[in-house]
Amino acid sequence: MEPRLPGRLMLREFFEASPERVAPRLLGKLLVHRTKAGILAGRIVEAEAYLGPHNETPDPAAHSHRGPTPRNQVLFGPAGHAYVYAIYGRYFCMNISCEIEGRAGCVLLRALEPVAGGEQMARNRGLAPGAIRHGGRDLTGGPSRLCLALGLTRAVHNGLDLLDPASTLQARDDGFAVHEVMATPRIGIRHAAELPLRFALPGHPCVSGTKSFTGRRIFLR
DNA sequence: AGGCCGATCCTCT
DNA sequence: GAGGATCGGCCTA
Repeated sequence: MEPRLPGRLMLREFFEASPERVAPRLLGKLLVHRTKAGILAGRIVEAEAYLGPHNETPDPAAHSHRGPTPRNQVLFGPAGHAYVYAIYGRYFCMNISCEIEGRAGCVLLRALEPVAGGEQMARNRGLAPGAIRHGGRDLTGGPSRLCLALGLTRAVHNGLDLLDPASTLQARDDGFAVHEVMATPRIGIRHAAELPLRFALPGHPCVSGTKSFTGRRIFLR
């Protein structure tokens, strides 16, 4: 029997908007991966917006900044698809495409809180099964850590539709309510480093880089 | 707790 | 041929 997935599948319209608008509203939603080893799911607690070249505000930190290339073509396709890319030769990062087809833009997932499959996530991270400490920070706190924990790779997952009920990787909503979000500069970039396009749940243990957590509080309605 | 550094390879110019 | 949307280990306090 198919085990039931947590929450409800999200709607594509949610992602057919500016990443700046999507990213804060994505906090609290679920990323769910169906694997042979069971369901691996995490709640999104930190995300960054990367703006497409059509945008009024130039975003030279975005992979889509110079237009379509073989690597970034998913970003110019329809909303709600996974953009997974390799970084520093060893790791992957996971994004969700935004905007309508023909316009680029995405949200980088920077941290999850483990919701299902924590023991398997620990195995995927090379940690002892009982080593789920700090609310899961060691498992899924960081853009490449969460890819390792959920077993996400470019070869398998790049381009997957996260809003297809048949997909093994889905964006879902279990009704978890988020009212308050922090906005700060993005992490680890050289260009456009001052734009406040990083969003996180204030004080959440899985959020990376808690040190430089100077930013504005945003209230969602 | 915070800073520095090496690993490692793909992508684009 | 340069430069990453990173991580973990090792160093100093």
